Amino acid sequence: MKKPETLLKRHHVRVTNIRKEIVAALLEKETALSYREIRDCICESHDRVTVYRTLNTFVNEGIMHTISSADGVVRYALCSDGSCEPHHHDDRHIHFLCKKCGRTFCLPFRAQPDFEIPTGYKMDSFEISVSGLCENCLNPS
Amino acid sequence: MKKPETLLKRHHVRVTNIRKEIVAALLEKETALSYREIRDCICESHDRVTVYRTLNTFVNEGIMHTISSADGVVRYALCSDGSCEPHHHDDRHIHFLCKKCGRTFCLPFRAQPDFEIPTGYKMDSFEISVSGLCENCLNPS
DNA sequence: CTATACTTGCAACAATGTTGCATAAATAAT
DNA sequence: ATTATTTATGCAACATTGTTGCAAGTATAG
Repeated sequence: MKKPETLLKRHHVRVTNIRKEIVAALLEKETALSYREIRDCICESHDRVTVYRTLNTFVNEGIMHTISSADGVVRYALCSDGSCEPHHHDDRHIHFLCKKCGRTFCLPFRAQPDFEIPTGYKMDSFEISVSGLCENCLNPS
Repeated sequence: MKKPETLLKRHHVRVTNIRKEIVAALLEKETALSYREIRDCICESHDRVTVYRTLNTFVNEGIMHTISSADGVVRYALCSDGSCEPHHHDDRHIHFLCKKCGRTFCLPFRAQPDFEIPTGYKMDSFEISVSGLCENCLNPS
């Protein structure tokens, strides 16, 4: 398991408490988290504004990417190593929203962009969002 | 061109001014519209709350579906005839967000869901969102 | 250890979205 | 046509999300 500090340094951003806490939360949960969920994982004394600014910084530096799920909630997920250029999300994976537990996962499978867009349109990037039941909710052990 | 009133009656919802205006806006623009865009198309005197409630009704009755685009804005698009069961969006089309003009289109192409999800997950529905340049912005005539 | 560049917290603001309740309007029934 | 009933609307109030400017504090480079 990687340390938050290492990850921050690798991306050349300053190491602060809130940054370590947010990265730690993402590493621990192993799912994408909404602002609200992140808020509940970190020390309460941090200001709302700082949380938003930190998340924006992370997205801009390619540490995280955002996910717009079917439920309309924006979530944040760590980019896998080297998968995110600053400002450009790696789209070669599928986002999965579990309708039961509400958790969002980045599925490790690479999506084959095997769909056509009409002539005249130019595709830059795409996102595939799947809703359904996750492993845990489908087969509770 | 279909009349808003016809569409509303077919779905067995009451015909009111705001409902006709909202459907008319969607029919006229031929793109998906955000709350804000819808607001700008209809008579100002309608209350915000009524707009939201109307949109919810439309989604629940299968008249429209929502689109969560890469820019985080929720947009509303008319369902093509018979394509939406109440509460269940037909996912066999691609949503396209133009990065230049900001408009969102429902592309008529049926998506080939040619991607795999890991064993243990159960897929209910999916959404493919593409960003890029639309016809107009790519080849301004 | 100091200088400085970057972060943080606070106040204020704007937009989005929801709920309860009284009133008004659309449809169904007479 | 008129009334009864069901549904929709507008208003007030509230909660959440997200942004900006600025002063004070902190991490890092030198």
